[in-house]
Amino acid sequence: MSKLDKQSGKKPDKQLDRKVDKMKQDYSIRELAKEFDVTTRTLRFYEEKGLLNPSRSGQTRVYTMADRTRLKLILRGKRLGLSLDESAEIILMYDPVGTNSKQILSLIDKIQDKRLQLEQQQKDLELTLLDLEAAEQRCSESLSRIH
Amino acid sequence: MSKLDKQSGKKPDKQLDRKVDKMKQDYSIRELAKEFDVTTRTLRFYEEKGLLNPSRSGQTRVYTMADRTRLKLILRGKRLGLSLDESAEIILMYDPVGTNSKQILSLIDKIQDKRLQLEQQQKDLELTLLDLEAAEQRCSESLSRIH
DNA sequence: AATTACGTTTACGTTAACGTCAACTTTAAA
DNA sequence: TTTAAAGTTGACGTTAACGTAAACGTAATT
Repeated sequence: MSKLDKQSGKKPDKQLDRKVDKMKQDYSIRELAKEFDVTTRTLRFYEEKGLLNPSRSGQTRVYTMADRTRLKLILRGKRLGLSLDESAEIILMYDPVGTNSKQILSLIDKIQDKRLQLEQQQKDLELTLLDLEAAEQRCSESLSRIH
Repeated sequence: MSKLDKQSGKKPDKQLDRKVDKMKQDYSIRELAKEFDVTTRTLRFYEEKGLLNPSRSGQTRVYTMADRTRLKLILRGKRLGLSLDESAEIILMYDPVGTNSKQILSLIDKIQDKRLQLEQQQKDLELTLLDLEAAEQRCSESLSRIH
């Protein structure tokens, strides 16, 4: 029996289970933490910062698919070296917050800025990879000379 | 008159100026800071951490071309989201520190690790760029609908 | 002689992103 | 019913990467 069942009740409800298992809907804080290899403290912290906002069942947090997705984006951002605020900004870019054309235009500007920054990162990445390849090459040559 | 001239003396020394301007050799802390848009505090901090080690003229720091290069690499690392320690590690990978094959093999391992990490970053970068492009697209469509 | 410009060291302050208790509640199991 | 497991909210601690300020030296300019 899955943890989800544990949460929603003891005996699985056949009525609801019929076609609704198309995708896991809700997650406990532990589940999510485990899946993404972060601590629960981290998840609470992200919530405190407004990056996640799970609903509550009593006072217990219940994470939805949307939260999971945002968490994924945050962690992706981290791997890129972005700060939480930067990731938050980017996530906001993904869904249309502004409704009037002035806001949309400003959003487009911000998107362009980020793109430029990320493209610079791409260049830096490639340079670094090239350097590493060269270093590896030299190592190999050293080895063959030793042998 | 360049700052270099200021440093070496008031009147440019014809003797030394003859062919020695093939490349700027030394930099004051201000020059380097200005060129890379960091503060002098930052340069001293990097030195404290062992990332740079300028020679001294009296107690005044004199940065060489080697320092400049390392600084460049450090800042490149920063743009990738690397910590100073990580950048330091990478820089160490660039020149052969170990002489025996065991050390070299371990270095190769570390290089591979970094490469894997950076390649993961590349993937994340591309995904993020794709997301941003899509977001930009949606913005444009919103605009055209408004118009 | 006094100011200005650049350099130095020492040391405390700051922000981000959590870690690490502590003290407590609620639910599930033995 | 006691215990164990997972949840909660504070609140203080920690590390990295500098910022900022104090107190001082030196050298050139006014």
